[in-house]
Amino acid sequence: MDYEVIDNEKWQDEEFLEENADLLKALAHPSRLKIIGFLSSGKKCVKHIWEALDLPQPNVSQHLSVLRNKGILGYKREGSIVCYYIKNKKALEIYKLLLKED
Amino acid sequence: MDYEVIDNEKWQDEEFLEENADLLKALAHPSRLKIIGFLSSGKKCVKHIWEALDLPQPNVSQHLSVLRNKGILGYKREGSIVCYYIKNKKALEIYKLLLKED
DNA sequence: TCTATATATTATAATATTACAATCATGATA
DNA sequence: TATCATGATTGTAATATTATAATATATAGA
Repeated sequence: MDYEVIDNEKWQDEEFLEENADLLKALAHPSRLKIIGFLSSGKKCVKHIWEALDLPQPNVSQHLSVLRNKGILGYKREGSIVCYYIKNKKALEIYKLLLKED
Repeated sequence: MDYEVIDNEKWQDEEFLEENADLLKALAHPSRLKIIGFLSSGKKCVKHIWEALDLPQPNVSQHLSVLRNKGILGYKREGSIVCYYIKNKKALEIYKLLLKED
């Protein structure tokens, strides 16, 4: 039988706290959340991203680098274009949780 | 039949993005995540919190006020002591999600 | 009222984040 | 090679967050 038990020790683990606060911080920006939402339907190239999101290219590039550096996004160069996708499952789960009703 | 569909419109809703980035930002600090973890097992008074977390009282008070102002925590004054508890279900769900596998 | 305990607020200095402009690097193609 | 398109990086000024110290407020009990 499988019932949920909340781990009540983990909050004492500083590494757990640092890592996860870091993950949340990377997601905690409207434009970055927007990027995650847009990518939740699949891999997209950079130009497609900043055009769809209606944000300046350098700004999106900066946000992409934040998400990439935290391991939330992966990317693949295809000729002269670069495509990003959601690599971190936990990040996507958090986004999906945010979509649910309050 | 109930199967999960990812909403792929919501990322265009600026209010949704602002609100949820705000929620994540409030959680995105090691000490605040620690508070959430400690409170995940139930309501606790302030002194109990800062002693258990081994953090200075004014610092914890500041973090509590951030969480309270975002509606993540509720509190109840009981004589001279004040007890905090997790009020926002979504915040608790996010914390529980962080506890899971990587 | 005086004092002790519990909690909150304020001021401040250090640090981090952000948007934006300018520039750079790389690959494709003429 | 020259040029264009795509994307990344850097510099910078504005703003936000943080920890800490100092101070304030509120309640309870003597």
